[in-house]
Amino acid sequence: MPDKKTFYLTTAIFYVNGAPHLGHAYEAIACDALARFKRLDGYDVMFLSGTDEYGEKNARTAAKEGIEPQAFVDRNAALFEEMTDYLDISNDDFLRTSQPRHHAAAQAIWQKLADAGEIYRGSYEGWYSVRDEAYFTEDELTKGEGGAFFAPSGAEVEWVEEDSYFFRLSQWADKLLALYEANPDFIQPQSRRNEVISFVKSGLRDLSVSRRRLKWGIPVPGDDEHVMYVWLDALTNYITGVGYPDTDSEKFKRFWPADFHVIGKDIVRFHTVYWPAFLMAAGIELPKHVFCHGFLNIEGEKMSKSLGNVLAPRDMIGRYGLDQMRYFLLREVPFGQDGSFSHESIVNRINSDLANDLGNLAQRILSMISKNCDGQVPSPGPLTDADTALLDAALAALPAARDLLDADLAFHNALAAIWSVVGDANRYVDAQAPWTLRKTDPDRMATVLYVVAETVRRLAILVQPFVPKSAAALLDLLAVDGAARNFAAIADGARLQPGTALPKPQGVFPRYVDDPA
RNA sequence: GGCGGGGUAGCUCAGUUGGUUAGAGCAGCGGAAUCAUAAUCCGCGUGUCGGGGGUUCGAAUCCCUCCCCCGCUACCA
Repeated sequence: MPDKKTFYLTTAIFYVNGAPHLGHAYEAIACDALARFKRLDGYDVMFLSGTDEYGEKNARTAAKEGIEPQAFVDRNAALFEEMTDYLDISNDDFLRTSQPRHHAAAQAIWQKLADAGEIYRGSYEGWYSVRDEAYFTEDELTKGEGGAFFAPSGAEVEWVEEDSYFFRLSQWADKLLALYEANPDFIQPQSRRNEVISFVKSGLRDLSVSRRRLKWGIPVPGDDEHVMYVWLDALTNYITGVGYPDTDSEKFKRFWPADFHVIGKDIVRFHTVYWPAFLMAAGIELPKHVFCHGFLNIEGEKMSKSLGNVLAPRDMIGRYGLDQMRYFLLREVPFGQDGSFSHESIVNRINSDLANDLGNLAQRILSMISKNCDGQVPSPGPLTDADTALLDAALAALPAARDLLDADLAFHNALAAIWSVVGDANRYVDAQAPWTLRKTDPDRMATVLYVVAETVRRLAILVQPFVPKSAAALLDLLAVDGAARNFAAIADGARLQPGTALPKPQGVFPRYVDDPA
């Protein structure tokens, strides 16, 4: 059995301090589309998602609610796991950092770092606010009467020293810069890469990697007084997911190093500085790419609790439909840039791209076949240049989309490439006017209908990663066998079989009509 | 302040070795067609390419300068 190419990608693990919102859904959906694309393209894919559950913030919020941290994260983690369900995310695993397997992995990497001399004991000093339970840097503080300093919250801060373990991050600056230099695509998009390089060039200080005041975390091996800094623990999830510390496991050997970590722009540093430094120090291979996506504005405003415009993914699915939402997010927003969500823009995409262009293309052609070809795939006669041109365009859309995704996860451009064929097909139908041929040249009509149906088949296969449910419905309408829906089935040679009985056509992409209310 | 990115049609943007009348999608206007989800197709833009100066036969594209916007500038995650 030939060994398949492998592909390992991860979402960031979601910090479960609250309920999932559109931003979480966005990341999960983008990764899901990529995972599906790679599977259809013949890769053995490992797709990991999960939750980040430790850290001071969760401990504090739990305390505020008067419940145990574990109960708090159990409740919220469930909301995220549910989200992968109703978003139909095809992750292969859902990892929670409070799981035993992850404790084992995090403690193992700590031990590895300690054994290598990369961790030492020292003390952390800084301005600490007891009320905020947080440290602040000098420039965050304001000076008050009598030389006292105050945190942004208004609480007075004091200079404290605390025992802490440190990671020798400062030793790794040159190695990191060499890494970015040798692998220009390690950090994508380029703008983030520039920021990181500039940050590392400005010099790195050793990193405090334990917390003594905090109980909610993974205990430091050999010192129960401390828990691990949440990011050292959290980042490790990416190798826990493939079986670390068992580096000889089938899974680890097969999937590590990861092909992509997909993350939000707010956690770039952790993934592009700390994480590779930890891995190098522990003697573990580095992931190939870290892709940083942007944030979404809502109706032109930042999404925030105080503005009350936080959108719940589940509500949005109910309103617009899952595939519609997936399509919008991937098509409208260049991946890597900030984008904006608005009711008007999603309705526009739903109606013009999905309903009018692709949905109506399928409907008009299937309807004609149903009425004029006994509901069977028609038999094509000799092909004209126009026929061949359309079929070839549908064929070429696959490598075009693949290249755009491989280069920099350009979902929006990949979809544009596919939709340009949808436009070609609609123009072809108008130019060929099969409704006229019906009276003048039925054989030619059959050929035209066949060519379009075959084009729709290819498009439907291509569009599966982005709008899985709708694509499946389209392929059902074309009576395409479940086993013949991967990208190999687009290759020349695979065709709709003339004479195949087709089900009664049904609309796949309904128009969105605003309630007159 | 320092470093980086950006300011192109109503909206979102494409346009890097400088060169034919600066492009696409959406929105808008007009027309055609009628197979189809009132969907589709065709046609229509005198845009100071942020302002000013310069280099050049020629600049959105190079240089200088000014204005504006955004990101990063470490231990909350």
